[in-house]
Amino acid sequence: MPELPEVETIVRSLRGKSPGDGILNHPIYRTTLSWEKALVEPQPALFSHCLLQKSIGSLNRRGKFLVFDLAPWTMLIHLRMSGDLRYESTISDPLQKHDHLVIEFDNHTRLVFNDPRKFGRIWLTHEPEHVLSQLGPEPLDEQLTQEKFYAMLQTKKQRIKPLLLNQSFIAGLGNIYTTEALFRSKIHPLTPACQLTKDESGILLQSIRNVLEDGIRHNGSSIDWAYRGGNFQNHFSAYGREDQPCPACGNPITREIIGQRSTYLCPVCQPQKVLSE
DNA sequence: CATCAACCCTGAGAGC
DNA sequence: TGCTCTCAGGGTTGAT
Repeated sequence: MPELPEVETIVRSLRGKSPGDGILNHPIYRTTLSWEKALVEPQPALFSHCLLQKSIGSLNRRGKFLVFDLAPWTMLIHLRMSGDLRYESTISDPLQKHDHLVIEFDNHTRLVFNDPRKFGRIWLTHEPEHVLSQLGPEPLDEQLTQEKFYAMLQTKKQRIKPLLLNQSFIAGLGNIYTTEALFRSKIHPLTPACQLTKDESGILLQSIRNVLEDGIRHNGSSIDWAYRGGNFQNHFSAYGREDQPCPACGNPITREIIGQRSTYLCPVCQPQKVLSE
């Protein structure tokens, strides 16, 4: 389930190690879309035509979106749960199950979008901001200061964990990294956001950044069959560790459903605050 | 505004 | 072995 570190890892890998090595700056020779529901816009019939002879000038990440500059177009891809992208140096190998989009370049390489659960989505638009402007700030952006983050939390009565998963509040966090950041912060996932103190909110922002940077350093997490690049899954403290000992205190990690999502926590390290008078 | 349930999907794993 | 059932989860939508 690609979150910010996994998407960042994919972006860096697709760009290539050196110029000419990756997907950048090769004219598109042919595009094949075999699962049309993945395409949000434009109409499928227009998609291939729009991309013909265009080149990917740059590839960046915004939240969990991949942003391909294909002037005058921008292609956005969101991998959702099980999407993956791979760049192949041949166009003759047989395609794999669940390959839904193939972009072939004129140097006989190809970019392939694979997505078993078919939740991933693709946009090709002149106005990427219509989609991207819905996103909250980038957690790793230094412009997001501790003061700003504290002020953002102060305006929300929501429980902190579902709030952090809301991409319009902050962009790029999913269930894994939210769970890990709250564990490192020793904050209970049900804490109302506006009840976090300034100190706690500072610790939380720093924990979010640390866990994302750790994830990127390990090339992301390989969970289930989606995205098999990294090994950060071997470094989880709480996520997926129900009944296993908390790495900090040794008490068992528990699991509960919060906002329809599995949440793992250490009830000793992350106690629920009791309101006192 | 906050919360929740359903939905979109497939494959893995459990149970039989 | 092979069948059926349940579950996971990001984001959207609609209901409460």
